Amino acid sequence: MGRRACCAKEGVKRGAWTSKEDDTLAAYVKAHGEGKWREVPQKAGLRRCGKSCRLRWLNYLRPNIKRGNISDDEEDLIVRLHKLLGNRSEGLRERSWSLIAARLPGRTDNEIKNYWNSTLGRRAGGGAAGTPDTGSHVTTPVSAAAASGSCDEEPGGQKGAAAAPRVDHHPDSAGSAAAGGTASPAVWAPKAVRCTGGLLLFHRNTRTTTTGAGGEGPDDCSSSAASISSFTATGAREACSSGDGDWMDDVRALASFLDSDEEWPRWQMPQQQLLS
DNA sequence: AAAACGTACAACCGCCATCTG
DNA sequence: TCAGATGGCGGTTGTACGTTT
Repeated sequence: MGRRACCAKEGVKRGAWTSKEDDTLAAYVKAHGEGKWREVPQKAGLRRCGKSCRLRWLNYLRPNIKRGNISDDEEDLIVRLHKLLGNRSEGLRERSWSLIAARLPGRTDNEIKNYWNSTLGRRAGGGAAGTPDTGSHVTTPVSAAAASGSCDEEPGGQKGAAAAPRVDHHPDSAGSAAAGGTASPAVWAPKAVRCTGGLLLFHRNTRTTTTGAGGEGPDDCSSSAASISSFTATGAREACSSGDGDWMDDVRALASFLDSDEEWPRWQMPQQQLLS
């Protein structure tokens, strides 16, 4: 049917945001709230694509955004969740970054994605994280690398390990990817439905959302965790009855974890033990 | 000191699900 | 019920900056 372009390319500024633009956008959102992003540029007087405004707000201007210095705990959580969620099946479009971000207050999916791609993925992938067809750019790492148990390895000759990161970026994170390290076979990554609706459900091939007290950010997603339990084995099994069944164990483990922060200590155990 | 190289991050792009009239 | 609008996501790219040679 053809889609209208998000924004007219003409007259729309691109590239880095200036502090003035940031101020303008922040002031507008604070005054009018989030949403109606397409209207934001005109009403706020910004020569930006609405989509760009939304991204800028969500990733950088939103209150309580935590910048830099991803802690060891956060990194560990990223590694573990990615191990569980990141192993994607071909053809499935996942939402794993946002789901992981939802468990890291103040962190955005973009930040986590970048962190993984640039740091953890490379480390996990032994320096071969980038796909061959992308040249020097680091692209989405082969997720199986994370599951290979090599996340805690410091690849020899890895330049990134020697290069000092920027001051404001996780200088303490090098060498601290403490993955469980147990070999994990390819795991079906549950389809993580966007969390802004207030409830997460998992579905194998389709997305199902629920209504809820509309969350306004990742933190709100945690409040939906209690509803995770409604991601029932029943529903999921029905939805995935054609599956081989093993994936459900992983999904249950994830749901259990997301269900309660008190569950976190369990994840300190080797994943193999957890999933057994 | 400077060029080459590598890393990290911000931002953009295109696709898809959901919402709305 | 359907088409268009909107929001949201993962993947990718551009580039500033730090390190190495």
